[in-house]
Amino acid sequence: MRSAEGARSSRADQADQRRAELLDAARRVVLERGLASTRVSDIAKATNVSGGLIHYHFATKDDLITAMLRATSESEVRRLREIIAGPGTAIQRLDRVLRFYIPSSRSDQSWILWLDAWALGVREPHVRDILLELEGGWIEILSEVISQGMEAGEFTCDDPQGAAERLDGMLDGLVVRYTLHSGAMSRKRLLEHARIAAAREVGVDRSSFPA
Amino acid sequence: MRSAEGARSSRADQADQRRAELLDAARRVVLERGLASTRVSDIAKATNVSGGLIHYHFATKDDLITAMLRATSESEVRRLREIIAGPGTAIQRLDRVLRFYIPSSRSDQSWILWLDAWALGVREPHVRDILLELEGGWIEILSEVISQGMEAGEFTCDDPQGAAERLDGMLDGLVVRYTLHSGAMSRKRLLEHARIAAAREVGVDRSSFPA
DNA sequence: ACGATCCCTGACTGGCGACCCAGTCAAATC
DNA sequence: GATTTGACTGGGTCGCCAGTCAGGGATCGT
Repeated sequence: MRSAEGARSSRADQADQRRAELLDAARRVVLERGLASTRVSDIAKATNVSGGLIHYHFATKDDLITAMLRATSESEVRRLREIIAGPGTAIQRLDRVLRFYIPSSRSDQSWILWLDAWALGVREPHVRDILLELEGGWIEILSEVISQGMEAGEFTCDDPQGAAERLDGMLDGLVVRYTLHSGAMSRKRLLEHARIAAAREVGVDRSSFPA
Repeated sequence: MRSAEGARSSRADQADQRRAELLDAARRVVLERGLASTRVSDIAKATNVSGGLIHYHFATKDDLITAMLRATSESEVRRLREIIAGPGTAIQRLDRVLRFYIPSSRSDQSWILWLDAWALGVREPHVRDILLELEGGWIEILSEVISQGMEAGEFTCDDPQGAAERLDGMLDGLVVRYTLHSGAMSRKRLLEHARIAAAREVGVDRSSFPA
């Protein structure tokens, strides 16, 4: 209660903050080294903390990894919702979603995390659930934007849900290709593919997208 | 030369056969247990062979895994080429390719292998090269079928290569979803998506596909 | 026949990494 | 100011697994 600096962190806050810090470090380390060769001690080192502390806050390594994936997925969906809540015509919002999907540059390696997570999710139901929610989120958002465009008279589409599933799938697959073999597909071409397919799905011309 | 049973295996043949056997067992074990929790001794057990033998034929575990992925990829591309060399109209051949892409049933888990391989390929250039060839093969075949259809007057498409890339990407992404969350997408729906998108890409009606 | 070569065995090892635990110190509570 | 609680340290343990190695039996060339 009567701590020196008013609302400054109580012990519970301190623990929460430390946990968040560990999740953050875990994400960075996994992105850099890959899930397979990430050790608990690497994450400890990246946080300047003893190895034992990790197991004080998280019972097992799996717990830590799972929590990190969940946090990352949730933050991604949150940012996505902000995007479609933003201003502009439906096609502008759709284009923003597409661009958020696609790595912003060669150095944006955040997709690597999901490649690792897919492989892990095959065996780990908890991870699979997180992935299901993440993908479900993307599809839902795409479907929402399409429906909004239809109401506004901008789009024509007889199956927004199906269109969203196809678009989401195509983006997943193309991003894998882009992430793995950046030489085989430029970001520009990737975005062009996305716009062509999206334009077809919602019944507008490809040139309707902003430059 | 003068062996007891005519063309019965010489030592070199025996070694080749054993290597192939090990590659086969490796694929089965990795599919079943996942790359991360596959040990060399598991593969030995699955072949009824001592642990040491693996390292007689393959210097390291990585060598074995890489060779297995390469063999699997090559056999996949080979079967694919047979498919498009087969009889029928272009749309029939295209449909056969789509159906070959999609797991034939819930129990067909062969895609799991490529999920593991994608994650591995991020770190291992050799694996990445194999994946590049495999995906390149798929795109090439799709592009070929489309071009054949155009020559035959069945299809209209102003960018067969681009169309093939989009289709390949969509199938990759949708199959991931199907493999990971089979409850969220039935095989039927997956095939329907593939046909809808393919029909659009080649300028025919969706109903042109065989029942 | 006989050494050379090859395929194969299975016990062994060396390192590594997740997890444990005894103890420290500071903040919170009384 | 005494006691309890909670965050944290760092050394230790224990199991696991890729890769090694000495040897053995079969098959080859000569």
